[in-house]
Amino acid sequence: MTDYKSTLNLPKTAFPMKANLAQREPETLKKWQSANLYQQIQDASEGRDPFILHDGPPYANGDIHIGHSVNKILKDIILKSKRLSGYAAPYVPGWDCHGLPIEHNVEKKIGKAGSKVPYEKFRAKCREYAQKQVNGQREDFIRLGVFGDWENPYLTMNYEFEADIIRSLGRITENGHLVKGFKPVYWSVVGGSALAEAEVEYQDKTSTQIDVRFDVVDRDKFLGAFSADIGELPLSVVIWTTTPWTLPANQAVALNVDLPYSLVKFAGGKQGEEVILLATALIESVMSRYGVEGYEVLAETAGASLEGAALQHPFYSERQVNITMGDHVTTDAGTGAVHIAPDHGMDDFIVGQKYGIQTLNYVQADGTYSSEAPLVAGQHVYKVEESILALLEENHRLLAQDKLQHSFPHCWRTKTPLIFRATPQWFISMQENGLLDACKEAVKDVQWLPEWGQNRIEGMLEQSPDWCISRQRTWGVPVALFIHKETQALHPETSRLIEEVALRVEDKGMDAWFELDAAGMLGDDADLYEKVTDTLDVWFDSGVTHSAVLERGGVDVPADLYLEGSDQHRGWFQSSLKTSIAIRGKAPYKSVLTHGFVVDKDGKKMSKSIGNVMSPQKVMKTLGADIIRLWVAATDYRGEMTVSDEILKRTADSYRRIRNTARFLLANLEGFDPATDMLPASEMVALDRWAVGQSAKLQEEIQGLYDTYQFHGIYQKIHNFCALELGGFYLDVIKDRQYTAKADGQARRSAQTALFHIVEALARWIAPILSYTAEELWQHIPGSREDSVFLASWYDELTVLSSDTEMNDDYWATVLAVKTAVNKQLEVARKDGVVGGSLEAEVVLYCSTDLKSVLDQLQDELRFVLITSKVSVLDGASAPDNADETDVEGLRMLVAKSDNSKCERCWHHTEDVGSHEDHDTLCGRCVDNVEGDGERRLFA
RNA sequence: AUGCGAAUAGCUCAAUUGGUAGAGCGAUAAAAUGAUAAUUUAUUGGUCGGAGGUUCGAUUCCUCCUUUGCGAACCA
Repeated sequence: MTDYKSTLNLPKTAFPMKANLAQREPETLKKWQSANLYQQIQDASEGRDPFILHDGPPYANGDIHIGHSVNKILKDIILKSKRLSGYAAPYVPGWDCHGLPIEHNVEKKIGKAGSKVPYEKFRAKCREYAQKQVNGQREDFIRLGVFGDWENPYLTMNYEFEADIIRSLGRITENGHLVKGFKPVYWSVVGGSALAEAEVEYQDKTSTQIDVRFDVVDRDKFLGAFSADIGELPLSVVIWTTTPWTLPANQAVALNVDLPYSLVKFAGGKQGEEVILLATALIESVMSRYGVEGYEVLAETAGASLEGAALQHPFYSERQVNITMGDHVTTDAGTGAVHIAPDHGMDDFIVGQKYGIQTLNYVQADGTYSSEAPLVAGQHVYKVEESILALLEENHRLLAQDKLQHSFPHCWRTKTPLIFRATPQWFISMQENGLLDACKEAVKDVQWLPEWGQNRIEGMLEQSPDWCISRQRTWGVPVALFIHKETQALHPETSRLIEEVALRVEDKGMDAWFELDAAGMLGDDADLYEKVTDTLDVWFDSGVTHSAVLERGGVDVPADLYLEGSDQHRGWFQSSLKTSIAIRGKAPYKSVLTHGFVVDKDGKKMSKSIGNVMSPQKVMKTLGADIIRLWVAATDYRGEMTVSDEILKRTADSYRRIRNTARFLLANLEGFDPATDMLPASEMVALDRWAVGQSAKLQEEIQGLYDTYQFHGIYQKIHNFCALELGGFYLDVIKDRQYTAKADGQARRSAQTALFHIVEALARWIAPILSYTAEELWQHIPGSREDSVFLASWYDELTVLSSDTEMNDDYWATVLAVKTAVNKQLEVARKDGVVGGSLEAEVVLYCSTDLKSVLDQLQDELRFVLITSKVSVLDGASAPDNADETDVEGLRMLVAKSDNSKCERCWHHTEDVGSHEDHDTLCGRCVDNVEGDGERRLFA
């Protein structure tokens, strides 16, 4: 008895089914690193068209989270696909290294700069800390399989970079966009310093809320807006405030332009009847708050009609203030009239800017009023309340008074309530030299993906105030300017001085500025000028990477692509745009792509306190980086990106499908040498040509989807291809031929040729996404090839099946529909216990004339396509009554169990089993394959 | 006063100019045991976030609402 099983060509490969990515990926990574693969790729792509994706720098603090992973992986996918398409696509990663969070962490360790630690040492420690953070994050990015020049990233704290930041400031100054101005900032009166947003925390505070009358000065004009006659009754606009100490700085009263306002007559205080202005919507609540029961609404008008009316300041008799319009005025609380002190509120400041009202600067750094402030000079804002109330009482201006508990900003260090205080700051002006208009114009020529990105950034630009770029911090690039001690004007030779400073910073880092001896640089002028000691907003640092990285690296601006999370419309996209326009008058990018944020299974944002974060490090250690990469690719990143254990599990399932498909392709290429065994298309079995044609079509689609950054479509298509066209049809059909045909016969070589083409293509399709797996696969594909899949280009040996071909795509689509119908009937027969495996079955197909002519083309090979032992194609007219209907038009059929014996070797049930005397358990086909020339196939 | 988005089967995604929704995965059942912690087959999943409106007809257009993300604001 011969061991026929040994005569089969069963699948065999060293490519393991079990991915074991957590262990295998680091090994692959080591190979990449020791081969210096990224450098090899760059060397190989010299002279090709460049594609520049400019990296937005993550902040150098903390471990990377899943959002970082998404961003870097998307960038990596794009760049790897561009390289497959023949572009030179370098990737220079960067980090944002200055700023407050780093300062705070260092402060926690070694104490405050200037008091416990000298500034210079503090900055050195910050530098050290940032570098450590960079190193940690870098390791994880590399582990994710992201290719780039990790040895030479750009760091905003590199000396050269710091110098370029200063140069950028110089160019912006030169172009007339830098102005000095005031801005209200959070101010800690105890700490005596400005605070950044991050240093603010909200606590409950009990404030005194008061209602204050502002008498109307020009009564006739005011009343004209109402056409009301109130005789000689007192007339005032009433404001409500919780910060009485800001009243000395009051310079206006704001109404809402759209709200209706009414004149209300009632008997209020000791002075008897009076008339006040209130927002109509608030009359009831205000009157009840005042405890007034009888009142009369006299007339109504729109807020807009009162603009410009003059009012009397409640206790400065010499000061009149005007009614202004403020968007921030609402009917949520108060009276509908808001007192405006541009010194002490952002909204107030904006109103002030709009109406040309300057700040007064009454409150000093320590919280006391300056000598300029009448009546309250020398008092402290924390203790002035009683004096203010007394002044109001005295002038009969206090209408109501109460306590109010509310959430209020406090200094996170001293836990004391903060005030807003206008202080001198440096701004990049949106108006001074037409920056805003130029930005808005430039936005139109940028391609925003998705399109709504344009709306978004335009909306933000529309509301963007002058950009305050100065900070009173330690770990930041200095605003390296000299200003005149008296006039505060910039030194006339600022441009030259900036370049000199930049040269020194390039050499010694930013400390060069702080150590700089002005005399050495300014000569005789030294006494007249002082160094600015402010530092730059870190958004300025990262904003000028187009200069410090691209220009510096000899790369043309604009870059082809910026790609960041949607929050960067506010951040980096905007800071980069503004600085680039201010420097060179054009946008820094040709297109801007955004991705959403990662949320949990309920669509909620991830946060440590809720405990719903997904750690990329943990996923890499369990499922592997390729699973994260596949999840990123599979998710439509234009919206929120949902991740959960279930989703990752499903992703890992899909991964296995793709991997196993690849494995099966390889396993059937055992013994195939493309150099000698490949068949030309003309000699290939029709079905094999179809399989290659399908791949060719799919490849075109995939390339299109890579070009338009629609990776989730690629994932769907590749997965469906593996599961449907290949697993569910082609591979299932050719299994018989692969296993039972003669190893080097035409029938098998034809299929192997197809499999070889497909796996060559597949490895490239998945390479940008499943980088580790693609590389692993690459090493197992027969034939000579580049050392790495990442040194290859798209596979161009796939031949599309021409529609002129007799057995074209439409033809096989019909056959496939028939196969599906047959499968259904086989399943019925299986349920009925008629057959088990499909090879036990014989089917009779009763066809319409058209269908019959289609199926007849396959001749005897139709049974291989249907994976049954026998198929009879008969005229539909001859169908017996019991023939089953199918979903296919013109097809009825019958399934029967075969009466023939089963061939021991190929498992088909045929009449000729046992007809050969030496092989009494084999069919004729197998005999030919075992000891003859091997069968020849035409169609399947 | 808030600006820009998102919401389709348990999961990931589709749905061409408005014609009562499609894939794959999963789940369930079965087959085979020559892709075997794999494969094949069949079956099962949806008031297309909710309510109105326009229309002969709406997942698709309009309005409002709900939930949710990013940004802004957090308060006079």
